[in-house]
Amino acid sequence: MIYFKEPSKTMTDSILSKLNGKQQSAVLQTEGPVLVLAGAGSGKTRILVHRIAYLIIEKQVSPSSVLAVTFTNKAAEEMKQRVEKLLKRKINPSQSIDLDQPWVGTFHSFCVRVLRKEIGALGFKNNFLIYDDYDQIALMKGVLEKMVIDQKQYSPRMFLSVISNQAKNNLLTPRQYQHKAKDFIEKLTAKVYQEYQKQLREHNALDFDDLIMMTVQLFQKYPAVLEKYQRRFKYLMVDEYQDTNHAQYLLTNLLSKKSKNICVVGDDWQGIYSFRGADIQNILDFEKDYPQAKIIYLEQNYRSTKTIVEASNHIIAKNKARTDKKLWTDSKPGEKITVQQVANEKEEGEYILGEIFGLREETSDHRGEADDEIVYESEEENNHPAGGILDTILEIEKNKSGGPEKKTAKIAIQKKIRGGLINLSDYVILYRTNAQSRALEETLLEYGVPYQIIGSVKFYERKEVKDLLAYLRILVEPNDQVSMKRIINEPPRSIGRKTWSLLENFAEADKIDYLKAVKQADKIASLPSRARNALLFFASLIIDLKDKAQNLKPREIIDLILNKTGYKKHVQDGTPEGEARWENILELKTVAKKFDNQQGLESIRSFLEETALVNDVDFLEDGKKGLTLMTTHNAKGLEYKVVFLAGMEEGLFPHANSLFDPAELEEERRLYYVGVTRSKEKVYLIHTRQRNIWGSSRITIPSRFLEEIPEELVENK
DNA sequence: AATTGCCTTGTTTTT
DNA sequence: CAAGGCAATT
Ligand SMILES: Nc1ncnc2c1ncn2[C@@H]1O[C@H](COP(=O)(O)OP(=O)(O)OP(=O)(O)O)[C@@H](O)[C@H]1O
Repeated sequence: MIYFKEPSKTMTDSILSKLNGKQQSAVLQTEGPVLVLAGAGSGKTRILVHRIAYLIIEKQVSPSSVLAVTFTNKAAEEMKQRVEKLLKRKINPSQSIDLDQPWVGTFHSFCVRVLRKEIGALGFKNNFLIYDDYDQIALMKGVLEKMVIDQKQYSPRMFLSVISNQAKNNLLTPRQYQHKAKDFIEKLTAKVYQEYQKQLREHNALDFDDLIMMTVQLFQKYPAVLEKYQRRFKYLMVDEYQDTNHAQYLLTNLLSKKSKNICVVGDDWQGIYSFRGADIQNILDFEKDYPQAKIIYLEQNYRSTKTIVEASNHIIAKNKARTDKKLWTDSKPGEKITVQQVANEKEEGEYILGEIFGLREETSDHRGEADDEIVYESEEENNHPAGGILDTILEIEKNKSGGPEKKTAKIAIQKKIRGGLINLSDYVILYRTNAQSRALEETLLEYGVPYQIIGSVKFYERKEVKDLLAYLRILVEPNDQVSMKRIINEPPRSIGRKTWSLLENFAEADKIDYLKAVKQADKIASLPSRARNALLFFASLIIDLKDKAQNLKPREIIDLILNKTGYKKHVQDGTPEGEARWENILELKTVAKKFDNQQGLESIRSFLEETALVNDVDFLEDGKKGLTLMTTHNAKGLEYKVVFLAGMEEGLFPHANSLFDPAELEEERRLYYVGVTRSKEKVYLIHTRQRNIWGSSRITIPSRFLEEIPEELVENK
């Protein structure tokens, strides 16, 4: 890093110049615990960016002693870039540039980094694999089968969620959990937990929660290791602190114990992850945990119009369990919030398109006129240049069949898209449940509007992608049972259920890894010769792949697998679905391209690491044109010009499962608050009269949340 | 072993 | 409705 002898006045000024007084004080308070507690859009994340730059430039702190924790990889990437930009501006280009970078990442990525180095102390190999959701369920199913537990009565998911929330987030080992177990279920869970951990260890794998839990255990058990990291990371910063769980809290606490330099920012109003163990109490107790803490409240919102800020204040005011903060803005009132009722989910999508393509660039006065009456009365209005599309769309609803009017609408939309008149990345559609994306997607497809859906079926959870990753995992970790089971007969090669279970017993009894077991298929008793040959053929296939992979890049290894295993042919079966799956595989190869500078098994490990911890939000590209659809949960920390909140109906938002517990209802409301505050300029709240739920159409009731915004801020349609 | 088709079950939200 | 499990086919 470049060190400056004297903090120069002008540089300090320019780092601080884009911050208000309170933000500046958070940046200047570099030593000791700092808590920034503030509402949405008040510039909390901005503080962290500037604080890192300030530490490096003005306090001459080495970048490598800075650790900043974000909620997603995308947020980490963005933060890195913004810090770098600030630094670049300050660094004299003639001076040599040190490549040292501050460490910015999620809790999980930080823990992986530590564990890759240190996990030997806990008896794991440091090339452990990371099991995702799917892998965990697959493993758990195996555990339950082995223990002869009825999976109908006790679902794998249930065990996993109890283990995650009650045991792992509270750092309880199977043994400790067993001691606390009281009733039958808990005792059973304790046994399952024990076996589950045992199998993870045998397969050299950790699940998501283990990453955090093991790191904490490591630090607690080996003070010398902890001290090493405490000395290394002298400055710790955490974004979105309200959504940390107990294990993460302990981790931050341990890391900062020596230096006491911990700066956390967050907003208890935006805590939306309690269902997975996040505890708002962490941020509320910060002052108790760190009595010397400096606490800073930011009150000015820089993101949204006055209408939006006021509306969100009213929303959150309905909650009882919350801190009493203020949030104001000096921005213009802007447009009112639109509450729109539509007939059903199909019309919901069409309404949104109508707003985006028909009216968005028109004046809002005009929109006022475009109410149903006018539209229905004058057919000729269709040729009207302004608002024509909305009219047309409403027209479709009128004469159901969807005649030439729909075509007109489609053509007009296409024209606008091609003309580059509409910047689709200014808009976002948010909803409560992923299932809602399907109907919206259909409408977007129908009108040829480019879009990206975040979440739903995540890229790395797609079957074809998981299959390929499983092949790669087998190459580097021959005892990865979950992956082995997944691809041993994919594409079909005559290795069925029976053969698999014989193989499983054999591997387990002889305590050999699965690849060895397959190789020694001729030693498996009572194995039909057809199955034996199939296994031996599979073994030679894998050995061949492994051999050839030695001097190939990850991308080439994927190609090799695709060709040698017949997977390529298997996928490209001539159907459109096959084509879509093939596209996903190409996308995977694009990701692999990043690792072109490496080769062999090691390169596979790097590649797998990249794929294990990413989140769908990480795929969001700002430049990418296309309308974005995601759950409100996924929108945390993001901002858009125009936000559509779809499905504002009782039972959906707030969700039916949250209605009877007041605490859960308040969490729903916080989610609502998050959704509304993503918007810079305009919010739409849409509710249907009828919605298909599990096949049958049901009448819906408008969400109680709609009434929580004062009338004068709303324009009712 | 693989394919087909009927049955149940269920989804809130996800690093 | 649709995914996953299970049984009855070939
Ligand atoms: N001092 C400032 N002057 C002008 N604009 C600012 C200032 N601070 C922040 N902003 C802008 O306000 C918006 C919100 O900032 P930021 O994302 O840092 O807020 P936040 O508190 O982290 O929000 P949230 O809690 O909703 O994620 C951003 O567009 C940012 O550029």
